[in-house]
Amino acid sequence: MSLVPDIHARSELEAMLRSSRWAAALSADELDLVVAESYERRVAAGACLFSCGEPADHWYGVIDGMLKMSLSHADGRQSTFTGVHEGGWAGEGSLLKPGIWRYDAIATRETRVACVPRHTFERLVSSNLAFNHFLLQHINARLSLFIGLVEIDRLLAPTARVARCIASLFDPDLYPSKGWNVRLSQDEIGQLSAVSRQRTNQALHTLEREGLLAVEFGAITVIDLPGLRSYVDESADGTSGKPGLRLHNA
DNA sequence: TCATTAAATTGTT
DNA sequence: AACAATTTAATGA
Repeated sequence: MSLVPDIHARSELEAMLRSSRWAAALSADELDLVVAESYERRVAAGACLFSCGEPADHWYGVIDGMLKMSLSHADGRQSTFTGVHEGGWAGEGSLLKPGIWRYDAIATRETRVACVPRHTFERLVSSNLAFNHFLLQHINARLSLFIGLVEIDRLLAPTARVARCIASLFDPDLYPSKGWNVRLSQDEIGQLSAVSRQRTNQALHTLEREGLLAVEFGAITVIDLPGLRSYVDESADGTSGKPGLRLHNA
């Protein structure tokens, strides 16, 4: 590796902060201060960045790697809601009130995060209108994502769930990432989609045959994002999916 | 650089 | 859930 890893890491942290979408809303002085007050933290694969119940005192941006947001129940079962990867920010919901984390954030592989302290975040919220505009858009995008997840959960058969969960990782408002490649094992994709690993394996090859993505070892590459986003599979009439649940039946 | 090994991941039943 | 095959990563010559 590099002979000067600390300096290298610092510059990557700074580059990540300065290239983030909200940075454009800040004056040069404001941004310099944010850079000075923030720091980088490494989270080992499988380790916890924060866990449910702890006080929320940072806003986190992913420099490299992947965080999964999940809850583990007392009986050992675990439900994963969504994943945040390179370029994504997480935690604003719990920072906007004097809150505690309502879920766990676990690194699916070695992950580096930018940590913006609560007081820095609060200063921006109370002093910068453009930053608030960014936050509003960001939170709105997150709301859309979760509404989509409810639809996925209630309406769609396994292959479509996998397709849409992958698509949700590339929401342009939440994750302005550069590439179309995600390093996630099929097991982890299954957790995100609430589909068994075996069924995820089948689904990925179905989607590959249809030209929507490419399957690699320990990763996938998205080819047709709109196609994944709107994917509806053969048994979408409800006969073989979840029994009888419809969103539009008032 | 190459061969050997363990670990992780995939593909199939 | 179990098993075999494949890929990667780590180690040492």
